[in-house]
Amino acid sequence: MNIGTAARRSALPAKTIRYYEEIGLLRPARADNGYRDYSDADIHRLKFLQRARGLGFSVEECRQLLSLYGDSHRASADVKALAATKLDQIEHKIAELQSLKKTLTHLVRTCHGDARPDCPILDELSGASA
Amino acid sequence: MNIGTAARRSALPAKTIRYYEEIGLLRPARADNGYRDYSDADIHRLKFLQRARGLGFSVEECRQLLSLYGDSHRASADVKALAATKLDQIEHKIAELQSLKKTLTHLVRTCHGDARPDCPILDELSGASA
DNA sequence: GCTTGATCTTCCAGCGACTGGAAGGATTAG
DNA sequence: CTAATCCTTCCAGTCGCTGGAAGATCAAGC
Repeated sequence: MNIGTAARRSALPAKTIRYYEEIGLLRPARADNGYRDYSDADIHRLKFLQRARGLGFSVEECRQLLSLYGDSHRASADVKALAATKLDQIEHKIAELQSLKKTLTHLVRTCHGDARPDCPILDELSGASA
Repeated sequence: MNIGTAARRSALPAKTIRYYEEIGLLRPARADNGYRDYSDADIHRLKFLQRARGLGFSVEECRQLLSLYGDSHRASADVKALAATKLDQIEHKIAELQSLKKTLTHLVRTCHGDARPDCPILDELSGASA
């Protein structure tokens, strides 16, 4: 199967698929004409990557997950640990963004937002309150 | 004032300050020895940048904010619009992360996490449920 | 005056995860 | 046979820094 079809089936851009190959995440066969030739197993792997990336795992973490996935003797604890770490990171990021949101919401609310030049947002950024 | 002092006062790494200069966010004077020489106004500008970046504004948005800051005829509505857009983006990002969190939490909870190889997380990623 | 160490300069390279585009070969439809 | 589409490789750019090398300058101590 050519890369265009693989792209459609995995919901990944062809460029990204080539990139994943370049960094060693998969090794598709080659047809006689030099075109990449994807098997169903390759598509499975690409979909796996697509889902894992969508869940916020980095490419390196995806590599680990794929390695665990391919290891029939893996312990589920290893996978759980990876996912739990990622969950932690996501929670931290959420907390950080919520703090930003709070500050920005306050600023937006106190700015009258008309044609006049005085602006509490710029005041805050310029350190007027500090 | 040398860059080291400017770095301490603005809470930005010296490398970052040089980078900001390179992309045209400020133009410090130069002393006879070739060292950058920061004025109090420069420090003010750097602190402004430090705060705005900390609030999640991109460097290009910071450039706009600085331009609005320096324009005494600006309308506060312009600044408010920038901030409101940023707020929207932050809210979207939070929603996205919360959705990720939900999925990952579920996966982590259903994975027994012991030495056995069966793992609902990998099952999900491999598309067992799809 | 000399040495040492901190600080400054420029320049180049790399991070992560792609994405865009150019130049050219292969395939397919009509 | 032609035109359109798809494939190939390679190089460059994105964003916002960050690290390091090589060399100049400065400040402090002896």
